[in-house]
Amino acid sequence: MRSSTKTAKTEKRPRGRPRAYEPETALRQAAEAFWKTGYSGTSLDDISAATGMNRPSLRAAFGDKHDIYVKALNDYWERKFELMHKAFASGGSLAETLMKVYDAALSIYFSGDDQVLGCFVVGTAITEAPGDPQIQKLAADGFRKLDADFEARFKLARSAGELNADADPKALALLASATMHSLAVRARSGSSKTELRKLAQKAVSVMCE
Amino acid sequence: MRSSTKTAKTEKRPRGRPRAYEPETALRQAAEAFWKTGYSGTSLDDISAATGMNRPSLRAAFGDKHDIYVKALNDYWERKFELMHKAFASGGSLAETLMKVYDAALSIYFSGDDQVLGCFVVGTAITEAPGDPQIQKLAADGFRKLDADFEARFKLARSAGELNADADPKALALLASATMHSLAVRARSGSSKTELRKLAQKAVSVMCE
DNA sequence: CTGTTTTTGTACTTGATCGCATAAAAAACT
DNA sequence: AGTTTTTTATGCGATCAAGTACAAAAACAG
Repeated sequence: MRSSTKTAKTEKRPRGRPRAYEPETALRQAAEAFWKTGYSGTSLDDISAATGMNRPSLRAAFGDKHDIYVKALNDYWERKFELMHKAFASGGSLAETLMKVYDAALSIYFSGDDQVLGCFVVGTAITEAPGDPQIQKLAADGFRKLDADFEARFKLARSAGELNADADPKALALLASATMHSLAVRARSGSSKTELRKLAQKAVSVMCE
Repeated sequence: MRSSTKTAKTEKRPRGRPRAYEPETALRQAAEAFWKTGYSGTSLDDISAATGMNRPSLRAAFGDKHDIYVKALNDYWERKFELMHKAFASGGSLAETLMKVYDAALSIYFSGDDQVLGCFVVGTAITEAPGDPQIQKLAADGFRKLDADFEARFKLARSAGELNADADPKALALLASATMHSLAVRARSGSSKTELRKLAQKAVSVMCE
C-alpha cells in the first residue's frame, strides 16, 4: 500500500492529531458565509458554524477574520478567472465567446444553494474597499485583468475582420467589463438568471454591431 | 414680523425643548457614515458621532438602525435622480446628454470629504440585498427607473434621427445603465475621476455610434 | 505501553453594541 | 413663578464578538 507520491490519503501522516476538515473546502465554506452577509456582517461564529471548525482551529489554519477574508477573495478571483479563461479560449465567434464568458460568470453568480449572491467582489469587497487598501487593490487588480482580457479578444476580432477596422478595442472592452459589473450588481438585487442572460445577449449584440 | 407661511425660523415653536439638530442634515450625516463603512460596518455610536446626536435622540428621530438606513437610502435615490433628471432635461445632443448624466453621477460618487465613496446603493445596499428584501427592492426599483430613463432618451434620439432606425433603445439603455454600474464599482475600488470620465466618454462614443 | 506532537474543544476575559430607563434641560403655556 | 411638554444627556444591563489560555483527544515513535 505504500503508494509514495501524490496527495493520497495514505501519504504518511504528519505526526499529531489529524485535521478534521480539509483546508480547501473549509475556506470555500467560509467564503460562502462572507458572500451571504458581507465582511462586516459575518462574525467568526458564523464562519465557525459554516465550516464546522471552532474558532481556535480557524485561527490556527487561516489567521484572523481579515486573513480569512483575503484568502477567500484571492481564491474567488482564481476560480472565476479559471472559468472565464476557459470561455475565452474555447474558440468560436466573438459574440459566441463573449456569451460564454458571461454564462461562466452567471454560473458563479447564481451558484448559491438557497440565495442568489451575485459576485463576491462586487457584493462584499467593494463595500470594504474605501477603508481597506489591501482589499481595494485586490478588487481593482481583478477588474483591470478582466479589462485586459476583453481588450485582447476585441483586438483579435478586429485583426480577424470580425470587427470594423475603426472599432476601438479599448472602448469595447470597457463596455464588456461594464456589462459584467452590471450582471454582478443586478444578480444581487434580485434579477433572474434568464433576465440577465437576455441582458448579456443584448449587450453582446450591440458590441458586435 | 408675522410672516405666516414658509418654514421660517419664526414659525411658532412646537412646545417643548427645541431640537438641537436639523433632521435633514442629521440624516445626511448618518448616510455619510453608512456610505463609508457599509450597513453592518457602521454602529449606532458611529452614527451618533457623525451626527452629534446621542443614541436616544437618534432613535426618537429616525427609529432603529435599519430605519435610519432605509431613510438614508430613499433620500439618496431622491437626490441622485433629481440631479440626473436635470441632466436628462438639459437639452443637447444624445452624446452630450449622456455625458451630463454621467458627470452628475460622478459628482456624487466623488463627493466624499476625504475618501472616494462611489455609489451609496452599489457600495452599501448591494451587500445587504440578498438577506434584506426591503433593501433589495429599493435597490432594484432605482435601477429599473434609471433603465427606463435611459430607454426613453434613446427612443427620443431614434425618432429624432440621432440614431439609426434599426437601433435597439432597450439594448442601449441596458448598456448605459451598465456603464453607470461600472462607474459606481470602479470609483469605490480606487479609480480616479478623470479616468472614469474617459471611460464614460468611450462608452458614450460606442453607444452613439 | 508510555511519551511526543498536533489538533480539537471548552471556557474565560475583554471590549463593543444595542436598547431602554431615568434624570436633566429648555422651551411654551397658565 | 409654577406646570407641562418635548428634547437632550447619562448610565445601566444584556447580548454579541474576538482573542486566547488550557485541557482533552488522536495520531505516531520508541
